[in-house]
Amino acid sequence: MSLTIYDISEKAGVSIATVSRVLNGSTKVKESTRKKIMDIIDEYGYTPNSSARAMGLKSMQTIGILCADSSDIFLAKAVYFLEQNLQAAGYESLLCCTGYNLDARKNYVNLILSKKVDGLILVGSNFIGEVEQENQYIIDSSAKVPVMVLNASYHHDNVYSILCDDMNSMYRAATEMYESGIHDILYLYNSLSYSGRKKLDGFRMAMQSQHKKDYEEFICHVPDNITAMGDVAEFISDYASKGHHFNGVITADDQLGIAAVKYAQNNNLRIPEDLSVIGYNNSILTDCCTPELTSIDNQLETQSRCLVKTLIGVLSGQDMPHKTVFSGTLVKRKTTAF
Amino acid sequence: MSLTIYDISEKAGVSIATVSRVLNGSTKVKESTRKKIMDIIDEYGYTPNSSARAMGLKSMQTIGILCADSSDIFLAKAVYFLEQNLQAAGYESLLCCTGYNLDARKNYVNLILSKKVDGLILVGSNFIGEVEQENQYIIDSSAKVPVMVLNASYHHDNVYSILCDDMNSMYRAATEMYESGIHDILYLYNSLSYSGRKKLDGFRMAMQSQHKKDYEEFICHVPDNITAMGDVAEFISDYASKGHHFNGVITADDQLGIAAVKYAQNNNLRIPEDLSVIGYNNSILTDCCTPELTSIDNQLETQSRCLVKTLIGVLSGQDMPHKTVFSGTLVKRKTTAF
DNA sequence: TTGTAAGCGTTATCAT
DNA sequence: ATGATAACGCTTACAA
Repeated sequence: MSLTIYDISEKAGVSIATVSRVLNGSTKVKESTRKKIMDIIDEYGYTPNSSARAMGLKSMQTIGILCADSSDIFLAKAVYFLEQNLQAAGYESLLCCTGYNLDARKNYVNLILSKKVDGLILVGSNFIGEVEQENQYIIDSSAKVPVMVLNASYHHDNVYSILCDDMNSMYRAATEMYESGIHDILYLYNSLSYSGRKKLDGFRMAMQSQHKKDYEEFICHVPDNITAMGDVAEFISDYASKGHHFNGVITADDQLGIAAVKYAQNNNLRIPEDLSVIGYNNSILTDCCTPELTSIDNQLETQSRCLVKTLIGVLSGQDMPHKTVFSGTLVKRKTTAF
Repeated sequence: MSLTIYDISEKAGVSIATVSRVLNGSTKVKESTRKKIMDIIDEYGYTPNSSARAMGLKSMQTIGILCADSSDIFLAKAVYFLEQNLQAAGYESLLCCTGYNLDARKNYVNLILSKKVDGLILVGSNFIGEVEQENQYIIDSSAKVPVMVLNASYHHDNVYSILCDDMNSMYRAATEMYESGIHDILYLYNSLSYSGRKKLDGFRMAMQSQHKKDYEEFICHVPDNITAMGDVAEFISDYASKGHHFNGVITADDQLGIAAVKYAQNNNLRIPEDLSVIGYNNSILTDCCTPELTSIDNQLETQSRCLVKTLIGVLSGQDMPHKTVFSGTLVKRKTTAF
């Protein structure tokens, strides 16, 4: 059995209260006794029992991280950055992959809240439903602990949102492509999560302000059951062969972007001469295809750092901004010429 | 403040002991009182405080997952599968990204052990050092909780290893490529972790049993500072221009494999006519390049499921195998013709 | 500056 | 079948 605070207090010839004080950095402890106790702690390798500690402090120093699928290339990155920052701030991370089913999430959230986490981080905009009722679980959670939303926005007391301005980022990218002379831009997406909707809005706005008339015909939804990039490429070929002509493609994520590159290769289109492509997320995938994919970077690392900083602030009782928005940037590679 | 077992017992007009019994599924409780208590629990939405619970049970029903970098495409997948299986078994996952520095890990391990996790999972073979002394922290940990090692093997009491036979998988892949008539095979690697060493051994063995004389000249280490795939491709070009000739490449991971594909494209080599390529891990990256990358699948999902099953067995006091080895399989795509 | 003792919310061992 | 009550290991007023 591992040592307790009683063992240490006994060896040091003091009471457990004094040991507790040095453990918690209380100033009201004589330097000599502090040193004596620390030496004993080091010598015997004592570490406090965190469950017991949690009961007293009413905190496990643990944050619950919820994400749909931590193996998703985008979410994995976010989880990593969050964990690193939380670690640095003295918090542990309880990871919970909920899947994409909104119903299942309520159970997961309850489960994780019962673990007495000090806060909840929802990673990815798929946690925010369009219908208000779908978001009730967020409201419920926020009654117990601060809820942080990464890459989406939800307005409520004790809920804090950190995100990238996807609409604006997409608007600028689409505008830049259009103004470079590419006027027939296909927009490909497969999810209408919070950020998915924002990106689409940004594309629409860009086309509208360019007075492009028939842009709605250039917005194409890739069915959920088509996931492999090769299959998406074929899907695009089909789409093109049905009379849709385009000389640019902008996609809601990098995987779709790579599919577009594959489409071009399959159909002997030169990139970027015949077809320009812009992806989204600026993930490692952008480097895998040839030519390398131009992509919009949504500043995930910056977002994550800010999120943790905000959370720590909230937990320590400070007033923190309820919504923090960063700007995305277009990272130009070889699939665009402008 | 949330409800306690006292609140429930009061509302139900029973003692807390009885409430605790229905909570823990004791059979010794009258059906009518069980129902009454359950109804009240549901009505008021009570969930037991897990810290308090942990003190009694001496278990947080939590497993610590340690990995170097959960955003690594391979490790992320493993973490995801592990979390899913642990969840299904009623355990939570405390994630901890340690980085690749062996020294820093000891601290992380102590930290996570103090959280009273019921077990430790080390994800990735980079946790096993070549020097015995580097692995002392594993021995220390195993004195407190069972330690599971994914994708590497370490023999010690209370340590359980689940892995893929990387040596044999590599041996068979290299043999198959050689026997298809490709005799000058470049082996590319950048890490000599436990599994990295095994893969290299497998390659060597294959070449030896084919009586290939100068195979050591075809083993090439990619320096750590060259990470971007385009840069690795250039590195390979340099290497080739220094008089090394090869018509096949086998790499220790998919990223290097993609770099090899890029090398071929940069040098107008046809794949697979002029150059065959095999990667390792069978990750999503295999699908990103054109042509799609043939790769060795190390059965990560199977490994993860087995690991959790073994861990749960150990925790429930069963005798479980200390080492479980799966076989990898070659997934043929477009970068090979055999 | 230090010690005493009352919580914190459970589980588990006794009795009844 | 149920109820008292002692752990569990820590924090934190309150006393000294």
